[in-house]
Amino acid sequence: MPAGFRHCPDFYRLFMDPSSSESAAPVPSESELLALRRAKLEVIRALGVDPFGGRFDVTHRPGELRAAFAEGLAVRVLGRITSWRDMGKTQFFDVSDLGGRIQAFLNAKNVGETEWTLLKDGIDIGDWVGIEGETFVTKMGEPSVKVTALTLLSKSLRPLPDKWHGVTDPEIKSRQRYLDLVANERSRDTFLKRSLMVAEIRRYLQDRGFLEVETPMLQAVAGGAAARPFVTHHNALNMPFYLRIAPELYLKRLLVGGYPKVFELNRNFRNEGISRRHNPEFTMLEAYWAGADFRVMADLVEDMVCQLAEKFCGGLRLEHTNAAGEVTRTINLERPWRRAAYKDLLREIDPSWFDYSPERRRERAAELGVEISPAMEDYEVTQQIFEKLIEEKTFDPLFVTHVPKELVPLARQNVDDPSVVDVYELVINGQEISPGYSELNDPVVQRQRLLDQAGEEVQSLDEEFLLALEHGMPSAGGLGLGVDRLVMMLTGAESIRDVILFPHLRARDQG
RNA sequence: GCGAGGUUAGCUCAAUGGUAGAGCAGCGGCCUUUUAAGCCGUUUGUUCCGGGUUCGAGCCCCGGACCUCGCACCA
Repeated sequence: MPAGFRHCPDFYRLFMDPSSSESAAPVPSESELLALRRAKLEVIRALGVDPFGGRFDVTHRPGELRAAFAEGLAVRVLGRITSWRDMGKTQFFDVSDLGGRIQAFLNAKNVGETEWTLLKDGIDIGDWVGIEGETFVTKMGEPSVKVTALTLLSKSLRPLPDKWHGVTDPEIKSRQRYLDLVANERSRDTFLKRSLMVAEIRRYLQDRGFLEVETPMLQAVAGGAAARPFVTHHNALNMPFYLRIAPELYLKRLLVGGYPKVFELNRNFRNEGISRRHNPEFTMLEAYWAGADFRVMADLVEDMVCQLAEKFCGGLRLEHTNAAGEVTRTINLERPWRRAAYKDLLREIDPSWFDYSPERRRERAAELGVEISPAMEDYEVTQQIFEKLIEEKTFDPLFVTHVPKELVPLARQNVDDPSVVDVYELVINGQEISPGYSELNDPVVQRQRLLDQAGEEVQSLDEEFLLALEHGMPSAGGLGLGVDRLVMMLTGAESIRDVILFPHLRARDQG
């Protein structure tokens, strides 16, 4: 029976009642659009076609075929229908996946009546199909597939976003990332690059003898950073666990165990506010290298980031653009990257900064337009100036060295100037992207520093870690690299949400 | 947690306190090489939720939810 939808207008009424549908996803029965798509399911079934088809072997992906196009090929291509041009007896539609699109040309004379009816009355933009046919070029010069067989692989029961404007609502972009990926070329590009960059970081380190390891995410003591942890509970052991805030203390145990070069590239969790630069879970690289120091680690990160930029950004001069395609920022990664001491950077703001009294520094901060809360210590006033007037305004790479020890209590002190520590803090794109250390390996000093840091909360001391250190950790360089922020810098994303597939949002009210 | 702005059709967005609209998508029609296809016709609403003021509220007031931006938190 030729059961085109237009021939049976009562059909959809049978399927207006949502009460039989699954309860997980609420189906707004009031929407005629959704009802029509559901009704088409029965049109399709009446044709003897499975609306959620099975296996379909392919010869090409849509974008591959378009890139390496030749006429006269017999091809089978799988993709989602993303646009449609109806010319009557001739139908044009684009078949796309994340990597690209190819145009399909379907003429009534080339297919059977069932497939023609299927296309005209059963299929919508958004459906997944497999097409089979021969390649050719249209009069307009468009590489195309002349379809001789059409297989429906999945009926889409909801319409796709606007074909021209795409998805712009940031909440939908994040919460329903699949729609963002379908609609927005830039998001597809960003997440493809992220995946390739992460793979490249692994390859880069493995090529240089670093071994990737996995250490606990559930920790009895959350150490290695100063941040509030998430708390959970182990039922069988009846004890609290913390989601790790850093892998550092476990990676250092591995140095004690004799691994000369290790890294971990995975998630950390910090129970803090969400912002343009912060997600509660974020991806961090930590690498440790026995015998190295912070300078060696600085060279390593500089070389690695430049390789990533050359590979994925077409060079070392990056241009960030907004939605309108206007250049909003340029970043020059050409080597060597600037290295400067913390105090020298502050003297560039005010040559006499360190000659002032603490009171005068507060006044001066106000004059410079930097807000200082009364509770701040003197060194925090200086740090506030650094963050607002140096870090946030530095876009080209800058290694900040000789950092005051108050700011980084767990690093090795400088031999010549004990008031500073042997670290770098790499600032690019107005953010700290990577810290690097000459790691502290004196167990006695380490215990005292941890005790000072812990203050009242002595139970937060990681005794297992200190025990390991007493067995001897080789001197080592270590680095951290915020992968999300790195990807932001390399792709020009303005928010961390634009480089994390599923960033955290407040739970939607399901009532 | 604090401050500012926002929430209208499936999507992108309009609407001096006076009949809730456009484009796209959808639906019907025409067209056998189109591509933001075109042309003709046409449908679609809990204006975020709950109160209030008013003859009358998408618009004004109060409360709430959520989103965005900023601040705070953040080795």
